[in-house]
Amino acid sequence: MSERHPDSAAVESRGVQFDLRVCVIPFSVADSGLQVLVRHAAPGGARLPSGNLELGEGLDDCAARIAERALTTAPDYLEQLYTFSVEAARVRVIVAYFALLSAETRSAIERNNGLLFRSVAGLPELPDEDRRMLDYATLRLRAKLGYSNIGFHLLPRLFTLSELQEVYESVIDRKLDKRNFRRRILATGIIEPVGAKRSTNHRPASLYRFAGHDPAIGALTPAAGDGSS
Amino acid sequence: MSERHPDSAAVESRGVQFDLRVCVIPFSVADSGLQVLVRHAAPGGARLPSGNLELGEGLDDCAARIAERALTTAPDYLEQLYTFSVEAARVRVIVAYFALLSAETRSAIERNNGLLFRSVAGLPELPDEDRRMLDYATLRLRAKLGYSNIGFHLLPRLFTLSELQEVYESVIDRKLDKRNFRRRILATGIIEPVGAKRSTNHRPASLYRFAGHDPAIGALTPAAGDGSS
DNA sequence: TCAAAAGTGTTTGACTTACACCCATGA
DNA sequence: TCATGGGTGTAAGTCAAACACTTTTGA
Repeated sequence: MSERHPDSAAVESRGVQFDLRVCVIPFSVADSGLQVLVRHAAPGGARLPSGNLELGEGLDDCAARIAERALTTAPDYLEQLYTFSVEAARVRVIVAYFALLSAETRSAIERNNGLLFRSVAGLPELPDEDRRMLDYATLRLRAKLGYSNIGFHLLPRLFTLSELQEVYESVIDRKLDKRNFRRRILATGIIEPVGAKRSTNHRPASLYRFAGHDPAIGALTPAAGDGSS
Repeated sequence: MSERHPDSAAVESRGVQFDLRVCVIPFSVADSGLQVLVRHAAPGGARLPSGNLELGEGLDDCAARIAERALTTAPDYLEQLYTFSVEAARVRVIVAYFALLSAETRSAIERNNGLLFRSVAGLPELPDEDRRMLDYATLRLRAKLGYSNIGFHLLPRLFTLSELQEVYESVIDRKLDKRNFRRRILATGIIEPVGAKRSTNHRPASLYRFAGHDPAIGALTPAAGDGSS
């Protein structure tokens, strides 16, 4: 796992050499399930988008910049995941973030350029460290869906209850009971009907939107709004 | 918040200068509640223990080394918390860990040397960034007690149900119903009676021990046992 | 009128909470 | 015998899971 990255930064600290990188794992949901965007690097295979910290930039800013560069647009949600280290001749420290993309953002990305989302399940060869980060991110995303509302960032601004349910089912990879799901979601008051209906060739579904931001999200990330990462 | 740390590492990456440090937040519980160990640095006030990554060492190893140096002994539990960055002239990146100390470890530390634990509530002046890390660690520790078993690492190897309950109450800072607490804990099967009783000047309490390690802990930390951080 | 997805209630078991008294021991 | 903390059960309420049919629309 350690030919050097083309653009990784050589860093020296009191004679200790290491690389510090920030890596972003961009998730999106499509019909077939949970997907990830990977960069196709020069020769052998795909890599997750990553880059180096620049002057005067915090980690969050850096992750946002990397995400935007890789996706051509800003992600809908970005959160620090974990900091990994890889012990090699030169120690690599990688601060990983995961990004969520709404259906709209996702299709904008696909239109802008040929970037490809791959299903998390059947992903091709990935370097060991990228694979480890991806596996962990997937695990955490699934868990997080249970106790927070980040799931909404994977949908368009207006969505039907069935679409919401499909997202949940994709991420946790399990079928849910429709009635129980609707009851539970509505009981939390986290979404609100927007009046309109989506017209289809069957019975039209009510559209909803995400009602305000979830306080629980902030609580799981340090010191909201203090200019730091 | 940024006169330079005496021992922080100057690091240069493609002309970008930053410091990378690892910081450990050591928690323990005493009669008065949740406590933290801080180092009394030279002039103005206390700091959390921290240090630099050394050659050939992963982040977890580094945190373990820093913890052991600061505590004079290994902590009972150590987990990565978050990676902070502070935007100053020289960007500081700080990978924070929290450490849990059992009552035994704690008193060994107090005997070995004069290190002082301070109550989390009435803590004196602390640099802004240390304060932020401490606040976040406390928040996460409280939350984590709800869905994992790390609470056991704050107790001696053998403990009574009342002692366990006191730890929970200290950490979450709220009284619990004795009968419900006991029922719930015993129902999980996570502790087992060890037969013996603790003799006191009142009715002796049964002693318990933590029964095997909690699978839920591993699930919240990446890739268990693969030699990486 | 058919196909396709939207929408809707009830029952059951499990879990959570609130609550008060007797027990065993050493001093 | 007293003071101190250890130990116990029950009833009420809340929450989660299982389960199947009717409705609305466009084609």
